[in-house]
Amino acid sequence: MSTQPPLPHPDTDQITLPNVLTALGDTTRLAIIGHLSRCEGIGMTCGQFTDLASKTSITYHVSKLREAGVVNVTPEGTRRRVTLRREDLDQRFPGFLDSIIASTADLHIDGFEEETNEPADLPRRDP
Amino acid sequence: MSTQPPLPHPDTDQITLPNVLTALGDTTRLAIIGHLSRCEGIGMTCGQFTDLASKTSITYHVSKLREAGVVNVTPEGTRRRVTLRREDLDQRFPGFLDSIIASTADLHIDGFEEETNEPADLPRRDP
DNA sequence: TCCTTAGTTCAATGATCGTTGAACAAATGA
DNA sequence: TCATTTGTTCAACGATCATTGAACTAAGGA
Repeated sequence: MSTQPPLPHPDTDQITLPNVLTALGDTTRLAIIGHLSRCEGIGMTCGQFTDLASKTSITYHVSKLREAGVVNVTPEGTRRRVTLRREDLDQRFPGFLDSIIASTADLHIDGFEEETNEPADLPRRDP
Repeated sequence: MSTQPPLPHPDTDQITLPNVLTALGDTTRLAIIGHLSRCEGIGMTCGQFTDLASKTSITYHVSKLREAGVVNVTPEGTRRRVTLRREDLDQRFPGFLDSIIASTADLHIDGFEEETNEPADLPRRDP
């Protein structure tokens, strides 16, 4: 069950508004956030975003989101668990994430059909 | 007092979240919004942003903001009155603008010193 | 009329973006 | 052990970005 080396994430106070806005100013990444907002606390794997773009593209976009401090990425086995950095974002930019998510709800990204809301077949977090 | 040809602005319902986020994902443009938020209803001229960047750059950035639907730009004589599209943004993305402005308040942009809060020497709007 | 103010246009530049496919690595499972 | 699953790295590509300076336009004021 080896814990893998963590990926680099900015500290909470390193998260800047321009970086976050730039990270979210992309349809694919906004769609990722939309997906994630429906799985808060659980997270999703990169593989679950492949309806949005190619594997390589997803790696790229998830990195952008991680580097901007929007998501947390944790290696688990061969997968990466991606979660929203909800608390950090709320602390830094109160109300911001909620307003984004609300406005994202109806955003239709082509290629993504509102489908099975299965919480993923990732092992549930041991809390 | 010739009214000049208006510049192209997106309709309210043409304003999209990715476009707005992209427009705001830049330090200079975020600073412009910060300035504007302290003059809501009055607006500012491009010339009042020249502490942030060169004249040419300002033209470029203000265009970006206008095309994304973030600001309104109205020719008045030789100047351009730039105002936040507050109502449109609030309608499309409730809470969003306020959260941005709140988080922008403390953003220090180098070159901009918190200075004279003079409402500009632009003629006051005739309401 | 001529000058000044305010802002735009243009071409050029280097930088960053988002995508692709091929090759790779690492953990898992049979 | 060997194959599969999951995701990363890399080089390459065209596209867009943000900035510059020089030349320009349009409106006002002396």
